[in-house]
Amino acid sequence: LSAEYILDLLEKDVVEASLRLVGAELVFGDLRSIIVETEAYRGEDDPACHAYRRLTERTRVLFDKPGYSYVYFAYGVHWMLNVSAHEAGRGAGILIRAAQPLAGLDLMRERRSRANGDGDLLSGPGKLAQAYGITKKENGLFLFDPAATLRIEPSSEPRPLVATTRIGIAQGKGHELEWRFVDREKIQWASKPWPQISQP
DNA sequence: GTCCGGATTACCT
DNA sequence: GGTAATCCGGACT
Repeated sequence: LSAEYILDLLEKDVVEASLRLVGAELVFGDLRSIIVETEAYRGEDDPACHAYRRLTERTRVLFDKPGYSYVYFAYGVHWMLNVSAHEAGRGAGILIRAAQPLAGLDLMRERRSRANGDGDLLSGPGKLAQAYGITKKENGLFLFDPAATLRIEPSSEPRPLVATTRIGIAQGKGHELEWRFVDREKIQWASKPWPQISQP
């Protein structure tokens, strides 16, 4: 899975690109991890996507070229890292939800002082951004340049996956779409326990 | 100008 | 399982 292949998928089909980003490595300076969980947000027919409505200042990156970082602030507390998808003029994105830490664990532990063990360092989109020190400064950067400080290095092989509904999506906003992808062999690093027990 | 609610997390019972 | 924390973009008056 070359960067060219991933970029091609990002341009054509955000859902396909989302599942192929599982297994890729997320690098920021000396920090490195393996992405184990993503979610796809497809603009025009997906009410949960920030690009579902018209272009605004916040969502500018989503409507531009594929392969760029889209970082936004939620709940007054957390930053979220996404990858822009679809060609300029159409908006879509992929939320990076969880990863398995590989390098720079000491800094991650320092930033995530409340983490309950290393399995809790990157097991959620807010946690991941906190551990990586990602904020609005990291918005709008091209992620597939091998020389970039913040970058994604595609996986050599596709990973075995589980698809589920996305987390935190309200009824009527595409909550039934199974566009969350988790590495079947790395459930322990993901943002929620698996399998999820549905409530009666 | 004001108001609302969010692609969450952590801590409480 | 309930909810406070805490900010900003977007919608609307």
